[in-house]
Amino acid sequence: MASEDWDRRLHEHGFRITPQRQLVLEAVERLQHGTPETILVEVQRTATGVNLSTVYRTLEVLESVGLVTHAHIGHGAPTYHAVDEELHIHLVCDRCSAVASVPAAVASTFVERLRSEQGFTTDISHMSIHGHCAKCEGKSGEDLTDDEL
Amino acid sequence: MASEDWDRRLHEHGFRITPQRQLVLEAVERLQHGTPETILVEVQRTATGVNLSTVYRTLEVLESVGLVTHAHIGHGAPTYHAVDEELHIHLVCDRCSAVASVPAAVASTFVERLRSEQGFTTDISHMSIHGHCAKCEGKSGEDLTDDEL
DNA sequence: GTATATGCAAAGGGTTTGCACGGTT
DNA sequence: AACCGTGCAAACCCTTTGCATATAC
Repeated sequence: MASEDWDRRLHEHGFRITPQRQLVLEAVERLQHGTPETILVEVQRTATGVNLSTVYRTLEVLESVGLVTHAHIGHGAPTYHAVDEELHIHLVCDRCSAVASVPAAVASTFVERLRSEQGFTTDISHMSIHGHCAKCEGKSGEDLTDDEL
Repeated sequence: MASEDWDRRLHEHGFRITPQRQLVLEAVERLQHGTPETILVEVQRTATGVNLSTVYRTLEVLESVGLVTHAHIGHGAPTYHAVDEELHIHLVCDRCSAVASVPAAVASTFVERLRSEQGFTTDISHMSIHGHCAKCEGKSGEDLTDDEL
């Protein structure tokens, strides 16, 4: 999505153009992986008055018009991405909490299989795979140092 | 896991055998897909005094000894499964909220690829794939009737 | 008898909502 | 001018925690 498109995109869907919507979108693009809370902080570097509930409502709007997506990579808040980032999936290590972003291509045959065998259309940007990263494989479950999902 | 194993399993890990732990495990086995809340209700059919916080603590214990697992199939509470159920993954429709359980085998080549290419060991029982089911494919995003993830 | 587990109630994180005001169209 | 969007505060859902009591060992 070209950066000049964002306002047109909102407009076409009957939404108004506001500073908050622009700031939230820019914050998501800058952060690459942002939770509502971190997005708020980023937005507030420019406009201190913006409210958390506005961030939530704005993200919902931006997602509905296809400017951002989100994925759940942990127990807590979802992570938002701008749609013009490279499409990727998240590999989440439940031992050390490391999150690896890998190109969506590694899932393409799987996604195709779900379509042909199950009639299911996968939302790739939403995909988070849990397990253990190479570093943690072999460690016992006792050495958990972090929040599990 | 044979049903006579559950208490041995707890015991081996230094946990005590309590009615609550037995009831919660049995509830999970009966429900097949249960949230903490629905598990509580199921448990309370037998023992009304059991508390929600006990269910949470018990699920944590049962999961740590490998008797149950959980997956996140929606925005809200996680879903728990007994480990002796057939291993499956969840396909979650973000339009109509339908959840399909499909054999883990459909993901086996994908999982193998993550292992060989990324050194990542997937927790298959935890895998939830979001997208659109066959019925909803083609519908616009406007006909949402339910809670999105 | 002693350490662990439970029940209860309060607190906590994340998210949503009602309402009045302010800004975009 | 009309309506949509925002800020604020309260409410909400889900989960965790502190503490006193009860129970498994």
